[in-house]
Amino acid sequence: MALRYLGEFEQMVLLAILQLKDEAFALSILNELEGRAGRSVSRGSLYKTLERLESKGYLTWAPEPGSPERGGHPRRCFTVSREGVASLRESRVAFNRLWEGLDGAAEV
Amino acid sequence: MALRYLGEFEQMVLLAILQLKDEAFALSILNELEGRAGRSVSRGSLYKTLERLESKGYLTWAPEPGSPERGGHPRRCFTVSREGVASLRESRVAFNRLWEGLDGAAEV
DNA sequence: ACTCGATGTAGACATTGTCGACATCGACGC
DNA sequence: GCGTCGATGTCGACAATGTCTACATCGAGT
Repeated sequence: MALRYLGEFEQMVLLAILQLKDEAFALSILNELEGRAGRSVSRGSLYKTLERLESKGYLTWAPEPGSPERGGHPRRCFTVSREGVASLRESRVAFNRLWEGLDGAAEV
Repeated sequence: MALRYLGEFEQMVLLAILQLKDEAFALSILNELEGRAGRSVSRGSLYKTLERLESKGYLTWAPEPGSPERGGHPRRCFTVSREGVASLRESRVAFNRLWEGLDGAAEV
C-alpha cells in the first residue's frame, strides 16, 4: 500500500498514455514512446509494464468502444488513474529539484 | 555494451552528485537526496547503486583529499563522468518530450 | 484452406532498487 | 586501557522493474 516509486519506464508509459488521451492502445503507446522518447521495446515488455501499473492502481482500461474486434482479443484502451497522475507529478517535482541549477553548460 | 538506460534512482544519485560538486561524499549524497527529492534510502542501497554506476562508467571517485581518515575507510568523493552526464541529459530530453503539453492542469 | 496482421498472454531471465548485518578505526568518557 | 559510538565502506540476499521470445486467437485477404 505504501506509495511506491515509479520506475523509469513506467513513468514513460504513463506519460505516453496521457499524451494519447483516448487513443491509448498498446500499439499506439509503442509508437508514442518510439517517437517522443526514442525508446523502442517489444510488445511483451510494454504489456508486462501495463499489467504491473494496473495492479498498482496507476491505470485502468476498457475495451475499445467503437470497433469491437480486430484480432483474437478486443483492443484495450488505457487511462491513467488519478493516483497515476499524482505519482507522476511527485516524481517530476523531485527531478526538477535535482536538476535545479544544473541546466547551464558550465557545471556539467 | 549498448547504451543502457539509467534507472530512476540511478539518475537521482547522479544528479545529487552533480549538485554537490566536490562535496559529493556518500553521506552528503544521502542528505541531498533526502532534502531535494524527499527520497530516503539506506546507506547500503546508495552504495550498491554507486558501485553499479561506477562499473558502468558513469562515475568515478577518489579518496578525500583534505582530511584523510574518519572511519575505518577513507572517505570517498564521487564525480559524474562525461558519459554519466550525457546519459542523464539524454534521459532528460526524452522525459521533457513526453511531458510536453501535459503541464497544464486541464488534461490531467 | 493458408497466411498475415493486429491483439493479447505466459514464462523466463537480466537489471535495478533496497535492506540489514558486518567490519574498521578514531574520539570520548570513565 | 577498555567499551561505546559515529563515520565509513562492504557483502549477500531478495524484491521490483525492464525486456524478450514464443505462443494463441481471429478477421481479412488470396
